[in-house]
Amino acid sequence: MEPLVVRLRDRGWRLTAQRRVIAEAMTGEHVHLAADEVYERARRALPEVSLATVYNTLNELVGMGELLEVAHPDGRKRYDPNVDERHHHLLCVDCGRMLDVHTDDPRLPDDQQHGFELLEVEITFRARCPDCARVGMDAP
Amino acid sequence: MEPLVVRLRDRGWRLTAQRRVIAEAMTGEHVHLAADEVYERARRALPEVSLATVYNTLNELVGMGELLEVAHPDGRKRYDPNVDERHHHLLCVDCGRMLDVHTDDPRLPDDQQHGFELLEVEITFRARCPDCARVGMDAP
DNA sequence: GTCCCTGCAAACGTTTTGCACACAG
DNA sequence: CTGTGTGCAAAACGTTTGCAGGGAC
Repeated sequence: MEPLVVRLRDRGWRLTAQRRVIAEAMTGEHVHLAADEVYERARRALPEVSLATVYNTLNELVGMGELLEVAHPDGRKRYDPNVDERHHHLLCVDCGRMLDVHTDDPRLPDDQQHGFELLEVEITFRARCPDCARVGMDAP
Repeated sequence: MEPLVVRLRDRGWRLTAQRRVIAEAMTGEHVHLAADEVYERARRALPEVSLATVYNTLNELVGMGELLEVAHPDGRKRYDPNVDERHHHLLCVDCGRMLDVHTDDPRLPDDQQHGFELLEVEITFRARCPDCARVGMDAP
């Protein structure tokens, strides 16, 4: 697939330096940054970006379907650039690290549908990552 | 199972009028209230409750394992009193209504575990409820 | 009587917004 | 040149906290 910045230009998106560094911060797999982390990254590439512009741009990208908003237990919204392939999330409940994972969707039994029209399934595997498991080894 | 208020008293919980009306608001299946909705309900039964007490009490109940915190796309934390049986959620993406549903947990393939120790699975079925489907029938 | 709980208001962290200026097209 | 994007600061929002007074036990 084309890189994000290319797709955006092709859509007639006004491409400013700020938007470019924000889009570039949101590239890769297993990327689930909160707004302030995007701000930090963008700022490293272009110190005069403002946090407001980061928020405006992230919301725009979500609206365009180029970014997924994912809920995170720390209360901050996270943004996931992996919109190509359906995937789910593996979350470390200790450090909050989040990875993209792929698995078959579960089926909701007919008698549980309550007349709803199903659209999609969102799964979060709550787990403990190797680093956090290692730390917990002091108390038996 | 014993009613919530009884379990709390048995635990030596100091049972005030405020705590009682808050606990009573958090009773039933398919209950996923946000803090301000709990406040509203509690206030109807006892007008002099404060929002701070609602937050304090909800946090305490979550800490005691008597309430589950669930993420909701509207950004507000929701509280779910159904802690007895493992369940998942059916969410209407239009109106935000949330129901408890029961289904088999999906398995995460071994090659997707990234060395994490799995703890539990959280599923949200995103859907459209009958009421919202009916409203959408004007545009073809 | 003691200690914990309560209400109030202020503080907090995150996200949104109003406005004048700047710059991509 | 024009219209849209930007930065700043202030506001909005949900949630948490410090403190003095009050009520459960």
